[in-house]
Amino acid sequence: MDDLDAYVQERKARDPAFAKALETDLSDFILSSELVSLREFLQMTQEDVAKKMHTTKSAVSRWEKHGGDIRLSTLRKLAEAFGKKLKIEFV
Amino acid sequence: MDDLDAYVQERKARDPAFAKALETDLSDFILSSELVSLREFLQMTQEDVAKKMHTTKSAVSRWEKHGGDIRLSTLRKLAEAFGKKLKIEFV
DNA sequence: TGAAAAGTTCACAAATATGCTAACTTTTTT
DNA sequence: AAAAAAGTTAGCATATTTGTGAACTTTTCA
Repeated sequence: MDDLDAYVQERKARDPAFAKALETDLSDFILSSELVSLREFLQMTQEDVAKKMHTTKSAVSRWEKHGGDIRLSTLRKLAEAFGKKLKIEFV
Repeated sequence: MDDLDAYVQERKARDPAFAKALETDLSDFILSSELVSLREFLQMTQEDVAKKMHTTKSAVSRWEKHGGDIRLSTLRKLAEAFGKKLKIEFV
């Protein structure tokens, strides 16, 4: 087992979302983690985001952790809470 | 009334989606019309798209005409049916 | 012009996201 | 170490999207 295998093995044990992502589509995982890093970069708490979206921190946590599916309108509200615009492309 | 006003006036009468878009957010409208032009550019029928997505042409028509809200997973399936990848950015 | 293909609309059932609250765990701060 | 803040999870109610088939309208084409 080489280094990469070892890393994957270790991270799968540590990070359930990562483990799941390996089995399915990566995109949800990527989106979720992007939400987290953008929020942290902006130094906002989940509650900060929630208030701007007129919802609760539970919901924000859910989008960040359990990604899954999400509506475009929700994604737009998230973007707005971050002071950004949502850009969508078929590429 | 100048030329632009005249055009808007005329198109509002002709195109309900356009009329509605003027009152609200443009993004849904833009997405819908993009779906149409991309599909037509690829010379696909709604049924072609539907089959690739394992759904019906009714659904495709609905996304194209009544835009409204749509799930990310649906958007991904649409992209895939077009042979494209969905790209999402906060910009 | 008439038939076939393509697109639209409707109505209903089913699946699923979201809103919300409360309890809980983890992290940060004092 | 204790308190406060931040984040997570679960469960339920509600709202909304999606699947689907049928009837209908519009467009295309022979």
